[in-house]
Amino acid sequence: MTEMPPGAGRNTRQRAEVRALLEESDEFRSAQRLHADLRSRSVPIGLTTVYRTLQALVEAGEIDSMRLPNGEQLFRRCSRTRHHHLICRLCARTVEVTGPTVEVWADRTAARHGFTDINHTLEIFGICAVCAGSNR
Amino acid sequence: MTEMPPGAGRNTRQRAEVRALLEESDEFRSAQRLHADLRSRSVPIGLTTVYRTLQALVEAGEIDSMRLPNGEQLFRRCSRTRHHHLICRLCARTVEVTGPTVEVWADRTAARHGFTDINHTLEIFGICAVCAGSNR
DNA sequence: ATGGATGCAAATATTTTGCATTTTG
DNA sequence: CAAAATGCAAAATATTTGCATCCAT
Repeated sequence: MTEMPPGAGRNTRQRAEVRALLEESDEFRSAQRLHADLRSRSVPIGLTTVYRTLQALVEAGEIDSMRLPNGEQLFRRCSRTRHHHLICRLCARTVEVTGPTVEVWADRTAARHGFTDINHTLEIFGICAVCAGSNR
Repeated sequence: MTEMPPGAGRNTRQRAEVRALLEESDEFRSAQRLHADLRSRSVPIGLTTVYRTLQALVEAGEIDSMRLPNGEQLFRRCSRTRHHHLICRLCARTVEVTGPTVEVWADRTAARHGFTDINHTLEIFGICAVCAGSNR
């Protein structure tokens, strides 16, 4: 029998396609971008469904999400490698960097305050070399 | 002579009021919230101006900004005390916590990638005790 | 068959922009 | 006085929801 991944509803073509696309990379991508990519491959799917699917996947803990300074929400399959982000304040270019072990501290701190279902984010904002250059 | 804070344009009543309000607390607040607070004190200012002022202050490096998981953009005066946030995913309640020294690592990492004018944010998202309780 | 899933269009929510008017330096 | 700032209304973005139809189970 074929097992269905738990916590993300029924098995539909669209949902499978979104999952498959997310599996192809561990980069953060926006809903709009994912939708465009699917459509460009002739996968029939509406933007609404992409949003609803991503939301379901986030709630099911299958994927992570974060936001750029400009407000765009990004999604990626859960990555077990602990990397954080270096984000350019001006052009929003992001660089993934591996960081120190903040996790242990984060978990303890959260627990101490009665918080559960923890998930943390460490972002470093700055101005990238390109933007700094074109500015002077 | 009265010195004007640098990098944030001309000295207007509105800009001064926004700055003053930000100085009153180091909590993260939304543009809408700041606007409402100013209006409730009979400060004449439009929402547009609040947005434009906050944007200018962020660019001038006078204030920090971040986003909640729901997409709301929040602002606070730059705090030199290294505290981070524990934020409830459901009710958005935030608890300030003092953390480990991530700063050194953050600065080095950024520099290594050519990023300048660094500023970092460490947020822990989770579900607070209250929300966890009302959920069961 | 039947309840969840889909997708279009319309609704929200938030932030940005055009432009005439006011204010600062 | 000239340039910059303000604020209203309208525009632009991103995401969500109503609802009729479709499809997985």
